[in-house]
This record gives sequence, C-alpha cells and structure tokens, in this order.
Amino acid sequence: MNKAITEAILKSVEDVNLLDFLSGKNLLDRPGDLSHGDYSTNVAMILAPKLGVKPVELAKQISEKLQSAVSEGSLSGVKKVDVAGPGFINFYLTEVVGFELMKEILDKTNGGDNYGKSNLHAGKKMIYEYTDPNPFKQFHIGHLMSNAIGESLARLGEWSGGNVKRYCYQGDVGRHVAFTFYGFDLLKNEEGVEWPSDSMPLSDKVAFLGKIYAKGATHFKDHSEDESIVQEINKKIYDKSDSELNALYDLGKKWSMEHFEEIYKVLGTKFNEYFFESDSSVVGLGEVQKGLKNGIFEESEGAVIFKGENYGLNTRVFINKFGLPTYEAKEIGLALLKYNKDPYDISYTITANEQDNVLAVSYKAIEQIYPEIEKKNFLLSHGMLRLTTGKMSSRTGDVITGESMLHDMTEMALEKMKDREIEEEERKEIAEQIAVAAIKYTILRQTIGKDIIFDPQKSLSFEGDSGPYLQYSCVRAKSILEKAQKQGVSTIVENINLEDLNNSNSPKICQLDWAGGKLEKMLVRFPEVLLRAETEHAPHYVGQYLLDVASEFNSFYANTQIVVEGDVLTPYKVLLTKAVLTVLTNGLNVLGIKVPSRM
RNA sequence: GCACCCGUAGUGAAAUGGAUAUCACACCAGUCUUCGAAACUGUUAUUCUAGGUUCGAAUCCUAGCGGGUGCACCA
Repeated sequence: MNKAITEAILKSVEDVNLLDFLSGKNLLDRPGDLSHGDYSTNVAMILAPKLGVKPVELAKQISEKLQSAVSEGSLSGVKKVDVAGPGFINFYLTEVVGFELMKEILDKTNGGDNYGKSNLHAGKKMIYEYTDPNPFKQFHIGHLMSNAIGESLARLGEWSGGNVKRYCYQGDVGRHVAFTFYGFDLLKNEEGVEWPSDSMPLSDKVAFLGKIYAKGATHFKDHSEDESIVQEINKKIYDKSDSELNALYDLGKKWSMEHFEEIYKVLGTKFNEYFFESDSSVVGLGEVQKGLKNGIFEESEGAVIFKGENYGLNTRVFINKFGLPTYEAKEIGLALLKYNKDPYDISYTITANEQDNVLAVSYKAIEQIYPEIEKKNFLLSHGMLRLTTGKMSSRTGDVITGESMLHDMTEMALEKMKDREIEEEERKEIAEQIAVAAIKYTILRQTIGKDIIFDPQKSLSFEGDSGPYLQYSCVRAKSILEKAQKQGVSTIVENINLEDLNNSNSPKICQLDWAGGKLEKMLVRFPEVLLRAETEHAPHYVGQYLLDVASEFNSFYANTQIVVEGDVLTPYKVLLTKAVLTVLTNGLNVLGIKVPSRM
C-alpha cells in the first residue's frame, strides 16, 4: 500500500531535478493523530523552498493531482487526499482496505499468535547477554531491570525473525567471593558459625551466603590491614589450590545458581548458556599476555595496562600487580568464549550504563586483537534502578533484592484479589503474573537508557499506566468473548460481509466516525510498532502503544455494548474484540508479560 | 579538572526535525441492577536560560546554568 502511494507522490512531482532531490528519502509518514489520515507526506514542505513558493500552495497543487488519480481509479485503496496544517498531504484509505487489514489480524496463518512478526532478521544468529548476577551476591532489583530489558530485546529479535540465543555471564570469582569467605572465617571464629549442610532449605542457604558476604565487606571497611588476607583467599579461589575451600566454594556457587534459577522461572527467562568469570579470566589472561608481546598492552607499575588515551578513552588495568586478570581482561576472554561457542551474526550485551566507559576500553582492546568479532558486538546499556536514598550498595546493606520485591508485589496483588473466588494455587500463580507485569512494565515503559528512581514506599502501580491495567484489559476482552460464545455469536471472519454491514442503518465500520474506528486504525499499526522497537532497540514503543490500544478499547467498551442479541454489527464487534486481544497478548508477550485467564 | 549521559505540567514519563507537545499519577466533579469499576467521562497544569541553523526545533549546533555516571589495579 505505501509503495503505491509513494509512487503516486513521485509521479505527481514531475520535475526531474526535484525527483533527484527526493530519491532515497522516506516520503511517507504515519500521522500521530489518527484524524490526520492513514498516511501523510511532507514533500510539499521540503520542496517549497526550492521552488520559492509557499508550502501550502505547492501542497494544494500536488494534492489535486493525487486526488484526480484517486478519482480516475489509478490509486486504488485510497479514498481521499487532502491538505492540512502547514502543508501536509494526508491520505485516507478506503473501508475495503481497512477491512482487509482487520481480517489479516485474525487470519490463521499470518495472524493470531503470529500477528506482528516480521522477517527483518530472518536467518540471523543473534545473541543477547543480560541479567548477569554474581554467585555469592544478592540478586537485586538492578538485575531485575537488566532482565526485563534483555528479555524483551531478545523477544523483539525473535519477533523479527532472528535465531535468538540468551546468554548469562556470571562473576563466580573475584573480590566479592574473597570477601564472602573472609567473612565466613570471621564469623566462625567470633560466633562459631558453621557452614550449612546441603540438605537445608535453599532460602536459608542463600540467606547464609548473604550474611557472610555482608560480614566480610563491612568488616574490611574498618580493617584495611587485612588486605593481604583477602588477596590470599582471592588467589586460592582463582587457582583452586585449597581443597577445603574448593568444597565450600562449589556448594555456595551451586546454591546461588539454584536460587537465580527460581527467579528466572518466575520472570519467564530461559537461558541457553551460562558463562563464568572463572573461565573467561583464564582465556582473558592468556590473550592479554599475548597482546603484551604484540605491543597492544604495556607494563606499568607492575600491572598490565591498555593505553586508552590513544583512542580518547581512559587507561585501564587488565592484569593487576598480583598477576590476576581484571574485569577488563575477562571481557576479552568472554568475547572469545561466546564467539567460539557458536559463531553469530550479531551479539548484544545488556548492562547498566555506569559500565559504559570501562567496557569501551575493553572493546577497543578486543578490536585490536579480533576486529572481525568486535564488529559484530554491540553494547546496549540501560539506566539504573536507583533508590530515593541514592545508589544501592550491597556493602552497606542498602539493597532491595529482586526476591523481596517480587514477594511484596505478589502480596499486594493477592490483597486486590481477595474477593475473587479462585483456588489457592491458581490465585498464587495469577498474583505472581500480575506482580511480574507491574515490575516489568514500570521498567519497560520508558527509554531504556534512563534511570528509574524507585521509591519502595510508594511502590509500583496497579492502575492507569501499568502492566496490570493491560492484563485487566485482556481479561475483560476474554470475558466478552466468552459471553459471545455462550450466545452463539459466529466469529468466523469469512461469514462477515463488509457491504452488508455498511448497507445497514448502523454506523459504518472501518471509518473514524464509528465508535470502534480508532481502534481498527490502531490495531493495524502493530507490526510497524514492533519493527520500530526492534530497529531502535526500544521496547518502550511497544508498551506505549499497548497502553493506547487498551485505553481505546476500554473507552469503546464503556460506550458501546458489544454483544447485543439480534444486532447485525455484533459479530464484527466481537471480532474486533478478538483482534484487540490478539494485539495486546502478542505485545505483552514481546515485553515478557503473561496474560492471566482471570484476575 | 577531563570524558560521557541527562534537564518536558505538582510528580513520573512519551514524542522518525513536523500539525493543537501526548500519557499516567495526584487534585476536583461525576459513572456500577448492564459484557469484570484493577475501568470510564469531564476539569486544571509542561519543553532550564540565551543565541544560531531550518519552511518548521522539546529534538540539531554554540555558550551558560543545574543534575547523574565514570576516570589504575572491584565488577
């Protein structure tokens, strides 16, 4: 459709020089305001200065030519063309085209569960690395943010035809692990605390890990003279030279991983592969040592560094003076491990933007060693979930764990559902889905790069611009469809005839002056919204759009009775409801949000 | 100090260089005997400052003011 309109626009311009100027430009827009038509073009405004005429005048001339093309029937599908505002030329599609587009949403092959899919990245291998919590440390709400964003970007990749793989990279070695065992030694000596047995409940074991880490980190703050002790533990963890420590380490790591897996299950993420710093550090160390010989890195004050200043970046340490690889070196190792695991076309790393500067140095180093891999790697950094009290710090205990947030939100959802007659088990499951929706939507409704200031007191919303609002709209649509089915309303698309409907005395469908007209026009834009969200890596376009659709549907619901016995329009209204449900469900799926059957 | 990011109603956000700057919360006034009120209808209020580019600027450029993050052995 838009190809035909673009051609018609070019045809009506005529002047060869102007056509040359227009070539390659995107001439067709989707007006934000639905009353401005289905498509619009700004050619007149671009060309007017070149011709020395007023934009509106030129727009009138071009629009007249286009209108006569419509009258002659050479621009089929367009009902009318007019000029508006400062010189926009707007195109309005016919009811026939509108009806065809509506049918597409419900079509069994292209529509339904598949409606919105594209083949933008068909056949491409796409990697998404996100969440990245560290074993032995807490899974906090920052990880929740990375997970919500990463999961939805991965799903956008899938919806655009990509062959997607989800990776999770975890810091199982390093200072935080050393602090954990340093803290354990302290508590063992001071209070006789013992290492829990593997048969204890997971939540207790995880709580224990949190306790000893906090002890180690806070104690070290006032006892920096223990630096050598911490360093020694750190080294033992790296080279696995202490069998007693190894046994405890393996248990602790296992508990952490099991705990994370529980959370992923609730959040709806299934990783294809897990990478660890204990592996990337070995590979990274080797690469940096090789690079040192090749002159990519240099020695300085006993450490191995990369001179970032040569590229407008900071200088960073890759191997510290104890001979251990740093985060920067591990990134090199990780890049290699990921690529060798399964060579890909595109790889995205999703992390908080506080790491932008450091990662830029690592990536610059990778570019020197493996330019062909670096070309395929992209960093998608997001803002931070911060508290009203400032930055979260696990050292001071000023963190909110992902688990506690999920728990609190679930409790709130249960409170709202207390009057519903639903079995205990299902009720719990639904409440959890609502909690996840509330959290994810809050994160995904805004540009991923911006911080979210989270006030634990005010908490997250269940109404208005929220995930549960979208879920509620779906549940409402479902219940209407149930009623229609009970009354035997036929919802077979083929049985609906546009002419019959528009010949009746009822308002004409697929036109804006009908109550559901806006809804119809919005629904058919869903695939374009997904395309835009994917190309710009911006899931918030989806959230924003779904809110508009849900809001319009709720208005429609409020002022139109959908199921009316003996009404000619009822089958179509029911189908429209079905289309709304399809779009909302698919859109929420992209955001990683489930739709409960009731709530 | 240097680098990067950001300043939009009271609050939190949105806006491929386009049309009357959109949405939610909050405030105030209404709507449940109807297909689910986690909803709907109505009301009030917004682009940090100064220049510039453009037919057209919240958006691009310059300067200033304000905030965030990062800057050598944590990740």
